[in-house]
Amino acid sequence: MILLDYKDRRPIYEQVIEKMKDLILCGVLEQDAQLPSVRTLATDLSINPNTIQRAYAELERRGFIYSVKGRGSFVADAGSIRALKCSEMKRSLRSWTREAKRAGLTEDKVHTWIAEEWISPENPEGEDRI
Amino acid sequence: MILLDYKDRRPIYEQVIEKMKDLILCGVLEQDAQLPSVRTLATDLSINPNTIQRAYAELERRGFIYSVKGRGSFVADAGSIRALKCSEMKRSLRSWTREAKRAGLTEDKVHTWIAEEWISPENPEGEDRI
Amino acid sequence: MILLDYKDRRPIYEQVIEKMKDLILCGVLEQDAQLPSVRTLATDLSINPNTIQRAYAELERRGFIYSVKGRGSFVADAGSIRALKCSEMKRSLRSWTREAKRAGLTEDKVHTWIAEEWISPENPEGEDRI
Amino acid sequence: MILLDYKDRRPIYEQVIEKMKDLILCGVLEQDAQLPSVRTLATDLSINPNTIQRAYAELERRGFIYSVKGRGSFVADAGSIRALKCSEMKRSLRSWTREAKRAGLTEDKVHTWIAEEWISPENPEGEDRI
DNA sequence: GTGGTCTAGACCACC
DNA sequence: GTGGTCTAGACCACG
Repeated sequence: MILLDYKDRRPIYEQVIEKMKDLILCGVLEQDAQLPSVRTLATDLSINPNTIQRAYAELERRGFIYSVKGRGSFVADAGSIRALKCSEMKRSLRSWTREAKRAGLTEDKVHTWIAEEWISPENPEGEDRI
Repeated sequence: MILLDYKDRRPIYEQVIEKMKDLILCGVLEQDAQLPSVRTLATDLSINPNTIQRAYAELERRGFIYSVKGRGSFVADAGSIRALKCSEMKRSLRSWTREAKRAGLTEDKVHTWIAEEWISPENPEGEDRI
Repeated sequence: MILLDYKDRRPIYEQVIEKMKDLILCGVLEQDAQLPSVRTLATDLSINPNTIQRAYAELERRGFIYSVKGRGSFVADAGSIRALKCSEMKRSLRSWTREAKRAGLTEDKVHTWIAEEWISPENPEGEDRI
Repeated sequence: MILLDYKDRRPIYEQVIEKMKDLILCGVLEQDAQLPSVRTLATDLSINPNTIQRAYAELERRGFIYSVKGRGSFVADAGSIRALKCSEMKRSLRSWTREAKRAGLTEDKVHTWIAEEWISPENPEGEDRI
């Protein structure tokens, strides 16, 4: 269900958060669907339950899932999830734009880039290609 | 020359890297200009020389500066620096675009966002997450 | 009669307690009226009878209902119930006030807030933290 | 500096959060003052460093402190802290008011209670007095 | 030295 | 069985 990348420098719990968010956003996990239990997922990924626990807690804090003691963790309301993700994306785009302006990029250039990337995923996983 | 923000969550050496990159990109430090020595800058900012050392090493690794043993560190070729920065920005935009597509955003929507952000810096400070 | 919210973070038995208290306080269940049996309510809500049992036990401990072995559970004396609820509310307000004073709020400010909230239920759903 | 109550049913990390918030709000810890290090406070309270770590992380998330790897944790901007606390208090008062209305309390009654409590801290630590 | 992440294993409340 | 809290002890990144 999830594949961890131990070469990734980000903490494991963040990777779990991201993967779960993806599964929810792309519809693999539907609204109110039950997530794998903390212990199950932990043994599946052969990592410590505490790490999963932390990821789930963060996902709940951000509004993507809800957890109930004794019952399990479940996918939150689909509508609000899309809104959440959308606002997250907008926020990160804003910070990118700020930096782009400082770097002297023109708006036209950026629009062109967007258009290019949108049709062609040129460099699949993107290591530096300078 | 450089002002550190101790409330910034990012490590000091990263802040130094960014500020130096900015100074180079906006032309304050011209091609082949000498950077302040590790010791000088360290005492100026009253931080540990190791931290500056690390920042300079990273800037060199990324191609923004070059160091000559016994003489100091200098700003790299202006043209290649702009190319560098440009490629960095493009790469981060690419990863953003990939995520945007997965999240179901439309290309039109993104162009609109870019246009909006380009004219109005609505929200003074956001997170740098791209 | 009762509707559970499985997205609510509070344990089920607490929700049952609260709903029952509400039904009693607003008069739907009158003094000495018989409550649904543990088993009946459990099957109605399709939850574990133990959970209902616990809720009823707690309600009895707090004085809202009384149970007679072999006969069932009944609503306690109306007058004392209102007094109970009133005292509960006063107690939680007292702890809030203590905290407000420590936080440096003025009495005037608080009166204003109360007046505002009393007329306008601005924000549909908040957290219950008092 | 802090005293834990092991009879309290709330988790330890929440108690630490509350106590720290109090120390900050009442001015014992001033803006940008350094908090005791995670390890120090842990040994002081003879609890596990992870528990303190969690408390500090939460305090940072809520905007009361900021932490920097390798340097320590520090009290955040005083102004924004007061605003934070104020909005927290208002939110909890709102939920109380909602419940009070459901319970049939009158606004006058509540104002009277507030006035009473404000001058006289009748029941110091408030166990049930029915 | 600092904060932050992770593991292993325990206990609790809830269902 | 579930989620949630806590401990003990380890390792890493940073200064």
